[in-house]
Amino acid sequence: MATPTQGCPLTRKLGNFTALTGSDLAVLADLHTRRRTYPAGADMIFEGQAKHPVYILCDGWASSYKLLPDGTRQILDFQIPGDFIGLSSMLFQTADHNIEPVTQVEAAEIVASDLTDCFIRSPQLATAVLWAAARDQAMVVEHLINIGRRDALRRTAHFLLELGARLMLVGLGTREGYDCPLSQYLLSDALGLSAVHVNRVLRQLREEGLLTFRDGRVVFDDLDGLIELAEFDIAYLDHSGPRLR
Amino acid sequence: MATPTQGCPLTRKLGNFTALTGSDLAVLADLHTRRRTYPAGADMIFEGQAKHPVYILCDGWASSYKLLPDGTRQILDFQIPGDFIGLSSMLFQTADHNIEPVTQVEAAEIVASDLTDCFIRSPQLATAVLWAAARDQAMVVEHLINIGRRDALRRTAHFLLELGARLMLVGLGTREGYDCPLSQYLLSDALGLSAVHVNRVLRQLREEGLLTFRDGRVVFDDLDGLIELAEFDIAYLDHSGPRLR
DNA sequence: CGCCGTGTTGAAATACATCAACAGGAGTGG
DNA sequence: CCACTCCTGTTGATGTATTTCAACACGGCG
Repeated sequence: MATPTQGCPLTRKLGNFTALTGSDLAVLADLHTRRRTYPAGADMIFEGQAKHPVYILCDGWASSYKLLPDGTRQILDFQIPGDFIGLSSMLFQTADHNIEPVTQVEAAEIVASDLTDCFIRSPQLATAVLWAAARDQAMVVEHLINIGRRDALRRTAHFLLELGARLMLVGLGTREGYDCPLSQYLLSDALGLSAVHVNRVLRQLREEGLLTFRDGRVVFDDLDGLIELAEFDIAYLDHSGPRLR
Repeated sequence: MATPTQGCPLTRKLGNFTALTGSDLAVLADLHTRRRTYPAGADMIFEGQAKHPVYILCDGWASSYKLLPDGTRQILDFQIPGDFIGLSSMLFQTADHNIEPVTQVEAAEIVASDLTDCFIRSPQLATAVLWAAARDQAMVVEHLINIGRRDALRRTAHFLLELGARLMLVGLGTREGYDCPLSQYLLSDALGLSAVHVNRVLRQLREEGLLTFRDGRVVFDDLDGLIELAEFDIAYLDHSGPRLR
């Protein structure tokens, strides 16, 4: 049997946690049929939108964010290949935040009936989807802690470490570093800082020999030192994965 | 048919959004059989705990929080009567945060089999439970935005308004105010501020004639002014409730 | 009575934001 | 090809929000 999604980031991610059967792979492949490309900057889902689809992000980065009346925004999280998009707002009638591609994005659109189908064909994959939703929530919680209780230096280090850990799971990062298409402005909106201060913090991290973020690439100059500084604990990302069977 | 949970806050909360049938009420009543009392200060659920139960909070307040290695803590949210406790960590094998009663608490313990039972007997209530979980998540998101993008004054006002809106749904608050057992220390851990600064902010809110928090009671001196200051929008709390049928 | 938790206030220190200016590259239109 | 703008990154100077340290008041409770 062909395994056309073998190279797909979602398959790869789930493969880290569990052995996927041929049947699971087939269902996953079916979820990837409606593939489309979305340009950077144009919202894929916007706050208040009713009955939006769910996407599996295959290539590129996206951001989920909310706008405040005064024009500032808070980025809740970035989505990387292998992540679901719009999953958390499935239970509401309407989306409660916006999704905007950071780069050009390739994503598989999943309509509600596909998902129902998937759940019937493979309850194990249904569990995996719920696990992904729970993991997303755990990340939002960690961002809350990050912003609420860590200073700018630790906060930035923690965030970039988290992204690294997530990217490693889909083969897009190593202990050395990863390609990162985020501008300092995007980073500042995610970290609750000003862009200017993010710049200074990145300089400090660089000058202390911990991390270099330059020309679209994050390099871990001293991964252990960074982990210690940020008090980074991957437990909230891990949770030993979904119990598929 | 007797409706023994008529006075129960959860029933009251759901009743705001939908008409509950006698059968729904019976299932809800069954969920409330294993009632217990928990003292303030002793964790009901702790981070890393496996297979913990889910509770329905009937009386008193609780807090969900995470501790950082340096001893500081971030409170994610407070639970008030009618809220579920430990629902979000159901999908993980282990809890990803702690739950500690703020006051003495009366709660109904729900073991996994009860919940399965409930879902089978009333898929509508299952939907309501999932809706409650989604609503919890929306509140965490709002707290993230609150901490990330609002200054201390707006942040505090927003948080106290949110609590008021939630308490009104279960009959524990009015447009005038509500009883609030939180100390300024607890508030500071939820808002990501120092306790001293919370004290100053509360004074400022009082001196500007907006809100008075004193002797365990929050009084809205100028509700409209407060809502305007905090840019408070109850949409994320509302979402027109679970679509039960 | 002494102790502890909570609230309150002042003064000093610090982290971060804001304002302002400039540099470089990428696109765009002449 | 150049001039131009826009976006991003960078740095300095200054302002402000918030923290920290310290002290004291008050009530409950041993």
